[in-house]
Amino acid sequence: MRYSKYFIPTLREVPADAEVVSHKLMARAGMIKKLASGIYSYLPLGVVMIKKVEEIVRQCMNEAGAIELVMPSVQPAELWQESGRWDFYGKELLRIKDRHNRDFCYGPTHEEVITDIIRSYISSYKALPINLYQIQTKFRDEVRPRFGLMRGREFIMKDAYSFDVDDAGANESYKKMYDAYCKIFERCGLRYKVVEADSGAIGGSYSHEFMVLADTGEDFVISCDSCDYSANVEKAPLKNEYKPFAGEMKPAEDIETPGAKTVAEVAEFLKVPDAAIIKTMVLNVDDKIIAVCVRGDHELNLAKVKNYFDASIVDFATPAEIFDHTGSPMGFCGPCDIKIPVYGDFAVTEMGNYCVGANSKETHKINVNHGRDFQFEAVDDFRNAEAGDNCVACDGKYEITKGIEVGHIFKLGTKYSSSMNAMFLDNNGKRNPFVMGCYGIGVTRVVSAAIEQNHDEKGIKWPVHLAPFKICVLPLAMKDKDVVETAENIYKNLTDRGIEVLLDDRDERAGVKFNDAELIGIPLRVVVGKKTLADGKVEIGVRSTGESSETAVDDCCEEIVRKLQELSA
RNA sequence: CGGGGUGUAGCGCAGGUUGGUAGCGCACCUGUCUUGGGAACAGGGGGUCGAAGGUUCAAAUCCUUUCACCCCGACCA
Repeated sequence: MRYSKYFIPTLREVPADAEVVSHKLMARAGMIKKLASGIYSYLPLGVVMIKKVEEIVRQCMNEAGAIELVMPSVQPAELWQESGRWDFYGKELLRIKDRHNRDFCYGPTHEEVITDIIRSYISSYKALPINLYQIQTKFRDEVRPRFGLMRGREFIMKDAYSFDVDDAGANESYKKMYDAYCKIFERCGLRYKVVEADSGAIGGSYSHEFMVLADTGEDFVISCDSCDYSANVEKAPLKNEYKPFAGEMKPAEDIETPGAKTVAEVAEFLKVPDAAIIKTMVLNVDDKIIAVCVRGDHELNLAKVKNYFDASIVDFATPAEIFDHTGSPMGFCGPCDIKIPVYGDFAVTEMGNYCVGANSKETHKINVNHGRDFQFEAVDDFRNAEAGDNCVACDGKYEITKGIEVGHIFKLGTKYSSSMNAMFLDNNGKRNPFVMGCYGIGVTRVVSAAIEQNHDEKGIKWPVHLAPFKICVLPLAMKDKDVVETAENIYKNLTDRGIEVLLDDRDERAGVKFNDAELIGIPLRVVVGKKTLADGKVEIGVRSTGESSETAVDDCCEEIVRKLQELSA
């Protein structure tokens, strides 16, 4: 490709709204342009990047026996009503109406559509298993889009769906995808980690997330320091290793705490550590109001609560609901003398003589003890794991790191096939629902993640397999015939070998060409300048290491190919 | 949705408090010169000051409303 005939509008300055490196660099490298919050145009270089990732994804998916198709981005409401998700999938689902006032949505995911396709055509166990995938633009009306392509509202995703005759088959399909995903992310040159995850809104029995480790990640990954257990904080279970409180119970008393509402304020006021306080959270669990108590310095985990109650929707109760059910203003709730059931996190069992809200304004109770002053309905694992907590799998301790979720695989079971009546006949002639799995990769997010992991102050450093161009040829003096001719020859030679080369044939100064090449992140650079050319040499530079060396013009193409192979290995 | 902030040339920003000629850097166009790390000089083009309404002789500036975008808390590839 000739730079002068291409379109890479690089920016010298960072757009004011870019926050993270990948977003800044993508904007500066002329890959994307924002149209609206969370909605971006992919400029030519951005498209090439997306295609690079897609190419790797396709190859590995096909190898794993999955078959590509494409489903519509706009879907009728009926299908979603059938699966029951029209009402459950909240505001993220972009609902639209057509001219006949019929309800549609812009697809955030495609379980309904694929299930509809499969049930229409497959009615025998003989056609199973089957795994279909697509690479499609999706839309999720995120509450807060941010970080460029990392969390866009419109984004490109590869989603695959497997259908099996039974659980064992589904497990096998799942394993295949697991392995394919590892291959994909390895080939993308990413440092990643596979973690156990909560299955969230998609539903299903178990799932894994593929996390790219990076400081800008929005997810917290728990991993053990001595075994290889790791999980999302949402999921990471904790052991019940707390012994009941055995100390002497002091008499409880109410104490005025003017102005102190949060745990930190109360702790400061009473001069006790956060861990000597119990915070009581009032929750709405499928329209039932309950209270959950966790230690003051711990964080409540709503996903765990949701799973414990096998609920569809769990949310914090509104101030009005709190007042109606406890008589308490928000911030002063406590477990004593309230009508709703009170649950506790494991960690509270060993606490005694602690402080809780007194269910009235500006008042807390101290020296409270469960068993005497109130009863827990049940005690279970309701909090987020933290660094230093004990591993569930061994004697090690948890560590916590940040990650970007680039892939997520779910074993769905029969959730969708049952609700949508997608059945096949088994070898006994009996009707069974398909056992399903679904598997997503955020293609556009992979591009972001790759940049987060591979950059320096000058710009992007693409891993070779992702690089939009493997080599750039920079003639430094466009008015010098020898320089231009030599560069053209090298360009032609390499292009003829099927290598993606960018020839910077713009009449720009050396500095401009160097800076753009480094910003765009091309792995190898060939510099053709007057001085070195006088000695019959050109300079070959490696972006990732910053090394460079001079080579005779006649040998340079061989040398470049050799270096390229070295980088690809 | 709650809290905070920003909208002025393609990009980055000043100006606003004290109303009175719309400014700077980069980019762009023309020319001279230069050419291994974002050159220099000279000349030039480009603006409904986010939008609507109001106050005023006069509004980028003051008032009201509204929209968009960004950041901090509940979602997900």
